Amino acid sequence: MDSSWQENLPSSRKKAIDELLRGQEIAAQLKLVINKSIGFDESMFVEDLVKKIMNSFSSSLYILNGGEFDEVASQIPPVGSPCWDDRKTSKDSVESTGKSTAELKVKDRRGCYKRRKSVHSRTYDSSTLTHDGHAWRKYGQKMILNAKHPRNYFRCTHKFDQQCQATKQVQKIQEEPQLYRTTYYGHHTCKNLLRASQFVSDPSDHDSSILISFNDSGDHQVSKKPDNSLLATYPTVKQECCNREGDNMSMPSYDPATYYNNQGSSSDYLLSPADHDYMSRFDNGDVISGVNSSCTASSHSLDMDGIMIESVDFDDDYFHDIN
DNA sequence: CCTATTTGACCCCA
DNA sequence: TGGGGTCAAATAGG
Repeated sequence: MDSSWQENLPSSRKKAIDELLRGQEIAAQLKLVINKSIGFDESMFVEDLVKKIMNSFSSSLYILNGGEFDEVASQIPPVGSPCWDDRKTSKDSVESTGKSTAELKVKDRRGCYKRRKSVHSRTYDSSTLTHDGHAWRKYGQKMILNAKHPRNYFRCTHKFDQQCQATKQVQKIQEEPQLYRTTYYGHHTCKNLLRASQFVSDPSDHDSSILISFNDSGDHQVSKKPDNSLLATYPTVKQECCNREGDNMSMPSYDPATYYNNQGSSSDYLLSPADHDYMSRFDNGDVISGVNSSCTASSHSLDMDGIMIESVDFDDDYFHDIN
């Protein structure tokens, strides 16, 4: 399904994407070169420019890719389906009967979930991980055949308390420039709206180009090798404003779920881009802005899905095979 | 203590 | 039959 996303693209669009990717890569290289050859002051300026360029590429790619969301269906077991609601019950019953062996519990899981089959899914790629405005909780990670990087599985934090069935998968699909593919399944049914005021990125965050940018300029990735970092699986949103630093060893882990715990904030997010036709809103032009632009989501916040992008990276090389 | 993450095992389906 | 999606025990972290 999502592996064929490019094949399904009109050739002209595919070419455009290729060109953009190329431009993006070249810009990243240029940045490296410039950084080495100029002083600090100029460096800041140049970096800003490069960042803008990268953001332009990223935004364009996002739009192109986003407009091509897979309509491949997928499905999560219906809420309330016997499997899923009964899981705990069955487990409890097992324990109550005194047969709480792991084996028995495991056996009890048989047939307890349906593989998603044909429900709506939306896939898009971006050069950085994006925070889509929802609280996600990671529930799995897996090495995929013929893929260099593991795939990470997330479900909505409100899966249980609000029966929200939204899930997403994130996988790094390319390096240099880094590219992540995020696939959303299902829709959020949880009440998880974010107030516009909270939809502003930390201005001090030097390189977290935020918002509609899909690229954090890749500066960190390019200049540092994250491979050995002891990173969490995912950079965390919660730390985004203070933790994101050159020393990526303390790379935040992207875990919107943490956001959730951050009090009150769980519901402080906008809906996921996957939920609405947010692309059309780009036409307004006021959403996309330069580097570090604050989100002007005020005018969109309620109906626009969280399009806050942050410069979070996650290093999956840290992951080890789990199969 | 509670919640999130990790990760090996389980299970569905192509 | 095996790849991929999910579960859930163990572990980590606040």
